Amino acid sequence: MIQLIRGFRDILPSDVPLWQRIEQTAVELFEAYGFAEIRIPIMEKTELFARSIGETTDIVEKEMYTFADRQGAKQKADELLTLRPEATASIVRAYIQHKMYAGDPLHKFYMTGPMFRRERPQKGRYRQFYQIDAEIFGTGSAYADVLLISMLTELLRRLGVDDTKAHLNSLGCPECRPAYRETLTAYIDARADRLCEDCQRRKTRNPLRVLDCKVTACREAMTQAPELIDHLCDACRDHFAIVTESLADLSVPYVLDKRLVRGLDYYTRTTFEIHTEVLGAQSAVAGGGRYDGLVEALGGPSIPASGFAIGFDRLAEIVAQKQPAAVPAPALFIAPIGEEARARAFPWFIELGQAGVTCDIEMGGKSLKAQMKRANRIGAAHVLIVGETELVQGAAILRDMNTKAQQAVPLERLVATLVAELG
RNA sequence: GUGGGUGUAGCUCAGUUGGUAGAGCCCCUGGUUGUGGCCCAGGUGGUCGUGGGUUCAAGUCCCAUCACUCACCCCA
Repeated sequence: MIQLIRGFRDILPSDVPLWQRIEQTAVELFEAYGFAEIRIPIMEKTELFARSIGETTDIVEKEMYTFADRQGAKQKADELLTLRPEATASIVRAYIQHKMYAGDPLHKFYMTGPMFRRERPQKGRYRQFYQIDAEIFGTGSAYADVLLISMLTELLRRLGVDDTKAHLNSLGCPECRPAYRETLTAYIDARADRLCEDCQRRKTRNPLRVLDCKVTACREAMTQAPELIDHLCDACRDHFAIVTESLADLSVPYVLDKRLVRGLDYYTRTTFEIHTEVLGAQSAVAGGGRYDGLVEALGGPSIPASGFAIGFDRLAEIVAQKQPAAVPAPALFIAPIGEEARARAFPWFIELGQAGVTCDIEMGGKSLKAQMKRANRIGAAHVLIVGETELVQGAAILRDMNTKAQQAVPLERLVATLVAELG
């Protein structure tokens, strides 16, 4: 028996109503704020991800599904393709490629779909996982960041999730980060011998990540480390102040998390993650931030942008714990008895469906008792019983499964009657 | 990539010192010559993850492998 790929999964019909509800809730909310859906390809040239996410990040170094477009042929760099590990790079690429910055550069996008990262599977972590993404291009305003965080909070609230926490930090900008980086590197070098193996590597390539290390020895060594947030330039400090003040005005709960450093290199200034208790180690249900340099870095004009990604799988798990999704039940089950009745009833079933009545019918030749059992099991509100007697008398029996009340429905205009009654 | 735990019926799980498989739920049939949920009776369903090994005999012991799972790591 062929099994599905490790870290991949089927989302079965019993889970789909939940996924649909989450997606509909998100779409409704995002569109209210002027976000428009964009659909991007599932693969891009590897170079796009390498350049945007960062050559030295874990995602690019060891987690991407990359392959040669043509086997055996002489390989050029641009023939290496990668299954998208995140959405932002593609959206930026599309924004630049279609010159969407011309005219009004302000655009708000959202998208949803699968992403691929080859990590060891775990609770809330899959190799094919789904994200809901939102991005704002064309404004450097701190209020754009606030809008994103507020949307996330509201989305969670609408889905009945209220015990999450927004973690907030600022990563500075090209004006202030280099100086801080030097300060930090000096601090780290002074106690490098106490750091773990990974941090030994990180300290030169990406020293900010040392702050984020979970190893106890590293945490202890870094307790007195200089904080980026204390070394911001004036512009970054003002930006961050507006973010925090505005969130407070809106009563959006947040905590400052000075150690919040994200794993993608393109972030600047505001970064945030939404955390939850119920997912074990994979506590981040959403994350994002500002990436003012990315559009330009990928060959576009200098245009600021900000965005977030929600872990759909994780969100679905949280929401499912709060309120299990209701299984949709049909309004009507048609129970014909005998060949002739079935032949007569089948067109009713087709027409009722066309008229929008959710219904089902027994297509085999089961006993009425078996049919009633099935109607009950699938939660049908009504059952239409039709056998020889009913055909002779010219009226079928409509049974209300809750009250057990039965009424005769004349075969003439039967479909119209049922549509009026149940539709 | 590293470590721990777990793999027996569709699902949740028993299986005692090795003696060639069981329960509950689900499903099907009947108890009601054409009426569901409760109850009663009967029934379908498993090469015990896979491959080797030890043994007269392996679900049970040994090795390997795969999968799931949790954690590290990373992130959504």
